[in-house]
Amino acid sequence: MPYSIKAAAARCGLSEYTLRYYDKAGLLPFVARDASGYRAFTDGDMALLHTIICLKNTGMRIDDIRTYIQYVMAGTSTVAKRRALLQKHREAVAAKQRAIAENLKEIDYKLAMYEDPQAAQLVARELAAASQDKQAANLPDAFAGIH
Amino acid sequence: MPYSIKAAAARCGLSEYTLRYYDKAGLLPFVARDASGYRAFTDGDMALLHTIICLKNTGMRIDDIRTYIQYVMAGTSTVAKRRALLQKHREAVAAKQRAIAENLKEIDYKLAMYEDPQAAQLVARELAAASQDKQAANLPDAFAGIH
DNA sequence: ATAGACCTTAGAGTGTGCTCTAAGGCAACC
DNA sequence: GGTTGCCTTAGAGCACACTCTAAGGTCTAT
Repeated sequence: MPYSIKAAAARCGLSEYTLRYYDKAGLLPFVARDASGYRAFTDGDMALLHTIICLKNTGMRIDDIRTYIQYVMAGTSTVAKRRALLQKHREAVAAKQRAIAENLKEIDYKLAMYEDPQAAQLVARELAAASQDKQAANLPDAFAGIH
Repeated sequence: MPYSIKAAAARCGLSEYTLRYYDKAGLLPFVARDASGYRAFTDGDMALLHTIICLKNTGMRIDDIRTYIQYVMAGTSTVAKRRALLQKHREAVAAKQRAIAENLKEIDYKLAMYEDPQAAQLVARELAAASQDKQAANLPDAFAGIH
């Protein structure tokens, strides 16, 4: 029933190296060893690992994930702490989401310019403006001669 | 009119170190030097820097940003290449956005559990299930004795 | 002309998260 | 009992993006 490290890695999409690294970093204190000293991942372990990966994928640091796991291992008395940690992280992720949405708008604006049938002219105009900027400031013009 | 590295750093939110690092990495070939060899950032330079930061903030690597800047410096003939590069990046950012949205749903699910008035009981049930998992597999139970 | 605040460079150091190597133990099959 | 394939550990190495230090040049004001 339990999974070897190879099987667990295949199931969660991480490398065996990464799983061992996570274990060493204190993220997997719940993973048991069999009689030979091999790691044995149960389905419950895979569920917790899934949560770890979710936190990692949203940019939480290994150190903070370890803190969360330590709360989990300490039982129900840490529910308030887990809630606070997750609430803080949730807000950070939401902020990141908003920032990405804003940046995506800008990328789309640039893309629209490059997709315009008159793209070359629009770009040439940008170039000319940048070139004038340099000359107005009596600076060497890195854009001179580009067309 | 042009900005010193200190002023440019203050305006774009990067450190002076980072700006010098970007210059060394080939991201700022358009920034001119004044008579004393000091970098002089024009408004046009700040606009390009803004684009660089936008790409960086959405996870583009320095190497790929340099490629984009090289296209810009090569003039209008590279419009198709710029479009292709930005289109590919746009799709990567959109994918990341979708992934974050999915992960956020999971965090919210966990949070809802911790915010439930019966949170302690729900958590205790998870704990019991994980514990049983271990015992069913004849493994040492890291959850034993936790309440 | 000297102090102080600014700028320059090359190159070393840091932090994070892996990623891999070396040396060796365990288990199953021929 | 040897080969194969899995597992273990400690620790080295790597990639990336900074971040800082050291040594020194420039500008402005007193």
